[in-house]
Amino acid sequence: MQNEIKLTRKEQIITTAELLFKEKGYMATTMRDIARCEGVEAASLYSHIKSKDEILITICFRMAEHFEMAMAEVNDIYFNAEEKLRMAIKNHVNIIASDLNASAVFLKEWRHLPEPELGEFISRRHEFKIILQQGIDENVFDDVDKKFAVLTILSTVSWIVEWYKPGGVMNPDEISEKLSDFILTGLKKKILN
Amino acid sequence: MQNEIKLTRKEQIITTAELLFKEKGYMATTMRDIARCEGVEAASLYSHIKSKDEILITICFRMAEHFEMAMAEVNDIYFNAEEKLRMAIKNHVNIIASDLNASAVFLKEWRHLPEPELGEFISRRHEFKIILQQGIDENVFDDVDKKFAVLTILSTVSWIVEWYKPGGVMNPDEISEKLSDFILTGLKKKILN
DNA sequence: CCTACCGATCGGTAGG
DNA sequence: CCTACCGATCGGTAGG
Repeated sequence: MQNEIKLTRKEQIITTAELLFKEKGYMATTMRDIARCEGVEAASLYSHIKSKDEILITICFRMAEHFEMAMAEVNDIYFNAEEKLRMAIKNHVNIIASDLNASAVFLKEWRHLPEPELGEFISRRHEFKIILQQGIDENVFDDVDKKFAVLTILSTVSWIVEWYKPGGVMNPDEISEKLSDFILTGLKKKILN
Repeated sequence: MQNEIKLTRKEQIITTAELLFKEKGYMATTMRDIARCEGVEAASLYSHIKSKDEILITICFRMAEHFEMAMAEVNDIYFNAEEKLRMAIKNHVNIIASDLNASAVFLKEWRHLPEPELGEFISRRHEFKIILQQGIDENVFDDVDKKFAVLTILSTVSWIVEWYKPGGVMNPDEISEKLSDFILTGLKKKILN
């Protein structure tokens, strides 16, 4: 079995869709837009994919798995709350930075998933937040502070897709470090007082 | 001239559109959806508004003015960097908390503005970020830190529209205070080291 | 992968 | 504010 250098046609279509869904949004992107980028007629796409929905489902659930696996790793390996928090942030930032288009679609277009996938997506997302929150739970931080810290982390990390450019002023590690410092310094201050 | 208790029909339509645009997105909301909520036929909407575009333009530019006015106030009245930062955060949070639907549309649906309004919106948004950054500029904070702080503030404040519920665990003032503390403690730590 | 095409639905108009 | 309607475009299928 030889190494595939080129993506399959289906993967090419998905990659193109990731770019267009990010740029214009899912609803504003037509199958004809995708076809034009691929250099074929819209009807030809349907030999490789079942529907427009299917593309969105594939993108969103793939990314969900990446984030869930990273979270599982954090909870398996690292022990104290600070290390867990730092590692969770770092993993999140790295996933997003290494696949900006798919991440943007995952973060911003999931609500256009059809049922029953939408329901499944929302409940997995909820489960994920609970795991993240429990992950840093050692009765070390105040409850409300911790909740707020988690929300701040998720918001900042998600926002990265809006401004991060590879080769910019900050690389992913620097972003992770700065964010960790902000959050952890903020949390610790309360303890020391 | 008596006080208007009821909104004009046009304002009712815009208010309904804010809710639907937030809930489903601009592209996924049809004029027939809006009409159904208003209890009229789609065609009837056009006696009060010119087009679907016009509704989005109204929502986005109204909110832009609110944010710009709040920012102008901060730069006119408050003097040191810390006070400015705290006030900017507080004003942002208050504007969003007091008009969640319109804020969500402003933050997430602006890219569907038609030209030339889209171009104007983007350049005003850019100008706004520069003002915010210069507002807290006193050569007190490190440049990269400050830039990151501004991005973190904007991201957290914007994210509020995703989870804030009136009457929840945190009220707007508590949110502003916690966020200010996080950011300022993070910035100060660097200075003291 | 293409040509040809379809039913549904969109934003919007005419005319009252 | 309604009925009636339109041109455009959508996601998708048939058949090769």
